[in-house]
Amino acid sequence: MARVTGTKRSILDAAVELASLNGITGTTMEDVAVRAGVAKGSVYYNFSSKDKLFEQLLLDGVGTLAETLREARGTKTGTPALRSMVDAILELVASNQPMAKLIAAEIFRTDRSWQSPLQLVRREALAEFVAVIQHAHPDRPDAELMAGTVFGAVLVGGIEWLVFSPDRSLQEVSDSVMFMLSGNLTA
Amino acid sequence: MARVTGTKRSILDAAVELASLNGITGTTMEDVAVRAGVAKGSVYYNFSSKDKLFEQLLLDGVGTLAETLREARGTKTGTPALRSMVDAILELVASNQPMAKLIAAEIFRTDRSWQSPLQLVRREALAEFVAVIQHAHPDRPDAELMAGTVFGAVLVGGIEWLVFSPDRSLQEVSDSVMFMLSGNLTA
DNA sequence: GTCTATAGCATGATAGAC
DNA sequence: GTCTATCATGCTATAGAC
Repeated sequence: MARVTGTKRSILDAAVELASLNGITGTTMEDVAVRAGVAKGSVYYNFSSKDKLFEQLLLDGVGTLAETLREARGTKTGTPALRSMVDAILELVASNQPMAKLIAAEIFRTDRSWQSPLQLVRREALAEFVAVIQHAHPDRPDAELMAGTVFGAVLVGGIEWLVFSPDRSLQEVSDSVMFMLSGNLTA
Repeated sequence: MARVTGTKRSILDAAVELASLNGITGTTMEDVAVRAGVAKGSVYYNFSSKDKLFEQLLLDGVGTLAETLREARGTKTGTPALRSMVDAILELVASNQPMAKLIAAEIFRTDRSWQSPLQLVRREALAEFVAVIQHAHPDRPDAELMAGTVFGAVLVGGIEWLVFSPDRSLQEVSDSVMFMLSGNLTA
């Protein structure tokens, strides 16, 4: 995943920010061009179509997520692995809030042209959670479902944090999530 | 919330289904009209604008959610309350999957014209979770954040269920979620 | 209350100069 | 590789007949 720079980078950055606010369909190529400080023609020179632009954007975002989770887990297992992964997601959400919102909004859209590649990478990210859960419960058939649930909790929690109570620290939020995942909710 | 019927109902139904697939901006008033079996003019007769149409749609959806959670909790507390609310959300997601997807996609959009009323109802729904959590932990300042996290877990889990493993029963999914919320994940 | 027809505008995409 | 100018399309919304 060679790091993108220059004009391509400005365009991608402008695109996430706008799309996290107005949605992909609500973001025009003209908007993107203006925000990136280039002409519309240049956007089309760098990305052959609007679909291609956002496909690359989402694939990069979810790819980074998968990679980050893999690193965060490392060789850990159990609660330490979980905590490390929760922290990693929260850091990612905090450092790229627009991307987090975009992913949250697009991950369940099933009819987009870029859905198949996106779901592939999504599965890759979830696999890290599945590994941790299955290490503790080798016989449960619902590890994948629970992985999705945990991921949803952290993602929504993270966005919730930044949108509605950005004054809290990452540590506080991480503690809250782990507190919940530790069965203390109604104890 | 007087039950809407007739043409208005057909239009609303068509609108959720289309918007859950293509997003709100990706859904045209013409599409809605065709799917509802009426003319575009009739759509505008019943809803003054596209914004108003989707505002009502989302408010109804989240309103139903809040009401359902209130009923599900009743006078229960602790784990029984939680389980009852989890089941209620899953039932709602299952019975109205398009609405669930739409809510998941729109709930974090911060610049929509209908955002303020929507966030109000959202808070109302979360308040039910907050009540349960605060009953067990009166002194925790992060009850609201955890409520958001739990809600995110159930919502994402529910959609995940219907999109990727619709063969499972509601009971199975509910068990998975409660299993996770009970701290068994890495035990 | 529902229809058809159309105004008026914004958008995705391309062509061609520099 | 980036620009300006433009085309063709499709969109929201309205007017007016029935």
